[in-house]
Amino acid sequence: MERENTKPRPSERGGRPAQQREHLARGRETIRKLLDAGMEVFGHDGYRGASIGDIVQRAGISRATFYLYFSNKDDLFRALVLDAVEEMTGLAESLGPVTLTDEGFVELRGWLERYLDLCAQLGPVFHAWTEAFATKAAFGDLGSQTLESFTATLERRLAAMGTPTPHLTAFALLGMLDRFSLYVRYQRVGVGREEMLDGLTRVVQGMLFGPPDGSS
Amino acid sequence: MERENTKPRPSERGGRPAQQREHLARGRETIRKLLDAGMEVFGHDGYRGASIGDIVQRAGISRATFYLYFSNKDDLFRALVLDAVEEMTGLAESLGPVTLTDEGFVELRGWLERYLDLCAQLGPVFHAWTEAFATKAAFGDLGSQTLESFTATLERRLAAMGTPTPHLTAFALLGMLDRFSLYVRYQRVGVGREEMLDGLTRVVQGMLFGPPDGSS
Amino acid sequence: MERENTKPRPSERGGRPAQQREHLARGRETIRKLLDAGMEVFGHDGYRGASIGDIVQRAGISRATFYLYFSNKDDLFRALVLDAVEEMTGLAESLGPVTLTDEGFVELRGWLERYLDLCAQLGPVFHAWTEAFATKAAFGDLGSQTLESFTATLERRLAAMGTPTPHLTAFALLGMLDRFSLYVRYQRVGVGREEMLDGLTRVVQGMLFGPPDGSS
Amino acid sequence: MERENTKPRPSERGGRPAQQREHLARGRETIRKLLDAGMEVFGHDGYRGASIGDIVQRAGISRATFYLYFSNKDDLFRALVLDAVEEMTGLAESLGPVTLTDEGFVELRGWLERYLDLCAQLGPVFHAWTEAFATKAAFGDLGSQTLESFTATLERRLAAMGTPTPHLTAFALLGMLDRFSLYVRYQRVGVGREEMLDGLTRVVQGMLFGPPDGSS
DNA sequence: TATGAATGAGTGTTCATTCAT
DNA sequence: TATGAATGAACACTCATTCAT
Repeated sequence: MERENTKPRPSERGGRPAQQREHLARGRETIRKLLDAGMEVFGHDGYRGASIGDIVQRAGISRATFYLYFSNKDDLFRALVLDAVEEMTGLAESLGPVTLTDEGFVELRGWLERYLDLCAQLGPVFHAWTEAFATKAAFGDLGSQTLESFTATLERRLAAMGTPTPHLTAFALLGMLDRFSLYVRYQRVGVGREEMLDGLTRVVQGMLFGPPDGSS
Repeated sequence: MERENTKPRPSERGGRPAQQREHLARGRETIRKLLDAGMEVFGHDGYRGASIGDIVQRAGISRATFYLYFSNKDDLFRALVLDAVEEMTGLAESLGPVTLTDEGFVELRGWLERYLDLCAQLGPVFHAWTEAFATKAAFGDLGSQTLESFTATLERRLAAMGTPTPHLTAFALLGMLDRFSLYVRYQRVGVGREEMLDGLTRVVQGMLFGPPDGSS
Repeated sequence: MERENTKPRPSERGGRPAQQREHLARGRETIRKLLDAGMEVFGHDGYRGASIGDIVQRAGISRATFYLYFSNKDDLFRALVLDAVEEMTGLAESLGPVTLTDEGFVELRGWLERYLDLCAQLGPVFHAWTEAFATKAAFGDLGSQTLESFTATLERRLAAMGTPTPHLTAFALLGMLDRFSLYVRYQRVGVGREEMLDGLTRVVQGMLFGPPDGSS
Repeated sequence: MERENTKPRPSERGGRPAQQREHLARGRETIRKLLDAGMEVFGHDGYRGASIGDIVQRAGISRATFYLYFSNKDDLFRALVLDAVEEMTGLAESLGPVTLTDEGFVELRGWLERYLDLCAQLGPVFHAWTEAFATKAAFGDLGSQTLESFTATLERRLAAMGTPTPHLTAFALLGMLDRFSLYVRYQRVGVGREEMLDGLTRVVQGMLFGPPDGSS
């Protein structure tokens, strides 16, 4: 977990939150409460649907206190997304060499499981992020960076294992998993976990290695 | 005594107010303007971000006129989504038998092209729909139905062509394409159209037919 | 999964938002201003005619501040009515034993004077209350309770002094005074105050003790 | 009943409705529908609560047609009130000489019964009228006239039968009955009809003839 | 460090009224 | 005579943000 945001993150607007300053223990505790509450509320209500009122209520602090640590809604959101991105990128890097052997299957299956688990955990933010991504120009950068950093990592891994169009496949894989985790989250798939993971692994193998040779 | 004061405020009546009635040419034209404007604005600003003010301004009509034809934002949104769903389902049904022959490749490639084109056209609504789906309980039904009807159709097609786990694969395919079209829309993929389609077709073939035998 | 999207919009929560909480001096002062302004505006424009805009303008505060202390127009109105009802009920209880002696006349006259004075003061609310009573089902309860509690008190007093049909008489008396105070308020009676009180007292005595024996 | 408004009734505002003109059978029918619908809707929702939309919907005609016959809501309302006032004044005149004999009791009781019945029928308008009376200056005149014409008639009758303060008593009686009819309408009195009329007659006798002589 | 109080700008919605047909 | 269509002005209510304490 380790979500202690002490890195300075300048706010783009006039209002400069106190977040740049060093915080005492009490302040750090408040920041943590806000990040946690933000996670829940953004996940539940989406980016635009989330209101600062809900966030501070869930965090159990006052409205005004929010502005001591974040300059506005965006600022809090960015903090959450950046944390999430970091974890996701780390996961992308952890994808070992996948082969068509049994070991490769197990390796890929394990990675997918970790991926979906992480999505289940960070999913809310990503979901809200998709919304913000398309809506606010300001988040375009954030979105691009995320996407690029993640797909670049994935692409390198895929290229290393001989996937024919690693760039494209990375996008397809990322997109598929991203959306799939959503369906899982809303329990739309209707298949048991183990069965789902087995099937999904096979599907992804197909994506990575292409179909068996046709009669052509 | 019929003295129960329950005169429902129109907004609580839920249904669309006049759209059911017969409309004359002028009225139908206004509805069309509203649907078009709604498409654009929902696509640009998302579900919550879209304001009726923006919609009517883009449609070039007055705020009040909006409520002559739709009972509220939801109502317009539903109309758009239902239209889009219909087209998408039709497309799902148009997926012919895919084989690993050259003809199969061409068939699948053509279908993917039509799919992405339709997404590019309807995409805005779907995008907003994802947001609404997760946010408003009222749209949960709409979302489920859409998803189910679409994946069911796709699943049948896949089963017919021997895909091992058609249910799961339908979800994975739908999710992948859904998200992928988004990347295309925001021009994040960075690959030429033809090249992209070729690669994507191969990836999807892999999803459908599984990887080559792992004896290598 | 706690994923039911039922976040109630504040206006559906019904209750008064903050009025229950402890308020500091400044907040209490604002509430008082709102109650005063509400009294005036409801009295002047009736229940439906009163707009929150008018109320906050007269109170000299901003629109949004209103919602810090009352959840909507109803909420403020209820608060005013409940206060008024309390005072009226207290007055009903203060009606001492009325007899046909001079002391009884004086006692009753004094009570009627206090009653009309209180009506003149609280009248605006009652007037608006009559309107709301007939219009909104939600106020039906409030109306019934008020009426019942008030007439019950009055009925007990009347029964104690030997009035033949105390229940009916209580209603008649209450209705008469209620309406009469309205005429007084709009200066329709056209008789001096003392003269009016003398005459009214005699009329009420007639209501309480019935007409003289009809042997004449 | 006889509610055929063919008397010209000039509208005070700029918009001159066609009501002045002679109407053909079809037009008179439409006017009747509007008056009936107005009666119901004003009675149900009060003056401000009544919307033209509701009225024309209940009348089964179009919004625009309304303005062919009435220049606005007030205009329709006035028409209804004037009709009602006429009937009420007629009733006031029908109050024969009341004495303390049995015949007098029966006479008064019959009159009260007719009064309450008429109130039950016209009551909705009166109720709405009270609201409008206090709210709009424009109705002040209408209110005064009504009140004066009615109380003047009543006062003459009371004076004729020896009531000591006929002016004041007329007001008190009118007010009492007005309000009482409201309680009856909302079934708040909780006493059987015959019993109620007996008691009410006695109470009114008391109002008219004053209390029995005290020991003073 | 924390917060109660206050607000301007906005959003969805309604309604009386007008006009072209 | 009748009406479908359109609208300006108003209203209730919300929310991100600021400030004095």
